[in-house]
Amino acid sequence: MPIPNATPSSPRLHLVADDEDHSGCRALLQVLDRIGDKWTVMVVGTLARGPMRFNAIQRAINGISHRMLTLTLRGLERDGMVERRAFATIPPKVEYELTPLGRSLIAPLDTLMGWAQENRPTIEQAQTGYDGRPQGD
Amino acid sequence: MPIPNATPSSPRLHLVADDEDHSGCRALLQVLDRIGDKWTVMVVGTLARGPMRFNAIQRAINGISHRMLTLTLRGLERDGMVERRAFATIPPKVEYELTPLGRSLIAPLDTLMGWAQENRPTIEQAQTGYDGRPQGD
DNA sequence: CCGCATCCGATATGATACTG
DNA sequence: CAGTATCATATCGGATGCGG
Repeated sequence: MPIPNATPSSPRLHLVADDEDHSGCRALLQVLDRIGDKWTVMVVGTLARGPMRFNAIQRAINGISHRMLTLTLRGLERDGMVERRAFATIPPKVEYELTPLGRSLIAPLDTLMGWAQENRPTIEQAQTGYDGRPQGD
Repeated sequence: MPIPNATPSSPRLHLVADDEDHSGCRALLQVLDRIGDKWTVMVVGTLARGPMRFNAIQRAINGISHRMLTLTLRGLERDGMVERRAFATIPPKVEYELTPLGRSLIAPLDTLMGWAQENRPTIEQAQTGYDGRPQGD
């Protein structure tokens, strides 16, 4: 076991380490399966400001359908990232809120977003070069 | 300012910050569109060990089809994350290697993987609880 | 207001075979 | 060995309508 201290924030490169099987990679894929869809990140980002009602979330995201918001929230709720509180009033009122687990996801997501913002120009430049490149080159 | 905790290692929580439009969120979604598919992360993780030939990658990943590996590598190449070097020998030999841009993605990906590994038990526990919960509870 | 079911098109993935 | 094309299928996401 070549890992002396199990500090959570230790900067080991799990993705590259070959001391273990691809268990870390599989864990990453599990998470990407969750947040890699079209709306989950947007919903998490919206709920990061605080509890919000269903229609408020839908208005905030603008483009998400009624159905997909329901499904996305269900998935997040199932994973323990979002808590749902329904009030049996007329009309009904349902509030959604990020759990501590859900909030803890924001930091790593933000790290990825920092990378995305920094490298977007480079990526788009590479894409343009690739698309404009003739076959024989 | 309803945001209590700002992680020391990240100057700003872009995902939550409301001073700008959702431009950061969009950048994040762009990246997730790329790496959020079924194989990209696995390919990046495999190439992280060094340059590798097409069939070597396919054998390393085990489960990926010929076609999907081709498409995944094409996408990564287009984004400037992978460089492709073809040798016109018989039989042909093609090597793929992570570019500096591709390697720079490993760190944020690793951050996310750390989160995934730490919280996988919590998530699975939440899923079990959710699935076993009767409607009336 | 919120949730669910149904239908339907778009897209992602996989199997297979052919080419250089 | 590496790449491409074609076909089949599964899943995703959107529109819509009904129910509580």
